[in-house]
Amino acid sequence: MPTELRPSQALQLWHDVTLDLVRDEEPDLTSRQLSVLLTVYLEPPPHTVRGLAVKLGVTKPVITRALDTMGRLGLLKRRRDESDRRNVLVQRTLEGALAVGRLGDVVVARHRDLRP
Amino acid sequence: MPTELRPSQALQLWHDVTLDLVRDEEPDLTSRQLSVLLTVYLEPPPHTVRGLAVKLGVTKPVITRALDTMGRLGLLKRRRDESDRRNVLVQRTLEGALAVGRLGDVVVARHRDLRP
DNA sequence: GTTAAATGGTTCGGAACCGAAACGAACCCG
DNA sequence: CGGGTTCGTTTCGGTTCCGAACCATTTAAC
Repeated sequence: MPTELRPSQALQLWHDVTLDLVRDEEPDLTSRQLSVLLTVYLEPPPHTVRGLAVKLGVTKPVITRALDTMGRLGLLKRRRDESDRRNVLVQRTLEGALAVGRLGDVVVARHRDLRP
Repeated sequence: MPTELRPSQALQLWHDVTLDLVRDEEPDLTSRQLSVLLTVYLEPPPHTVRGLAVKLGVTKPVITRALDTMGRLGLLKRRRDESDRRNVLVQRTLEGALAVGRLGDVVVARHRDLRP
């Protein structure tokens, strides 16, 4: 486990990474979209629209639209649940995994470079 | 200096904190707005519109609008530079400092609770 | 078989945001 | 002075996002 992070270091980390995200401009996701993306890639499936909405504390259309947008970007995709055709299962994509991986690398790098 | 963070831990941290921000709903800032806020509070003054725009790699109106929005929220305020009245100096507020502090606390807490 | 519930999507008016361009105020310098 | 420059803001047309309400499909209950 990493050693304790001081508040000033935590803020510096958040600042540095956020700045990288703004500048690099992988097309820039809202915090809600990012939250959906990371939930889908870090938590075990299945992921449904309703489940994500409850988890994030937002309304369903927010999830639907986030899936539209990120689907268009190729970051994830929808699939009908054939065992209960009301459900939509959110699935990972290669491109999405790569994008999430790049985010992880940025956080690691900025964390490593924190002033002591 | 904190010990090395593994990519999976970095992503988990980003996920956890982002989720907290989405749920808690301090009125939810765009990544650009957050980047402005943290820059103003973490980097030494003075902060001008143009300087912030260059630093973030965005256009000036983006900064103007971010200052409008966050000014309305009381997170920071503008002051005319009396020595060169073309400049606007972005200043910190108590409320903004508290909000930034809370963000730091969230990051620290989520970092502390990372799975080893 | 019919009703009720659950799920995801869509529509609606309103709000926020975007970049490019135009604008006014303030400064600079000859 | 008077042109040119710098600065922040505003305007413009267009896009995206928002929550509330409503709709269509599918499943479950009885």
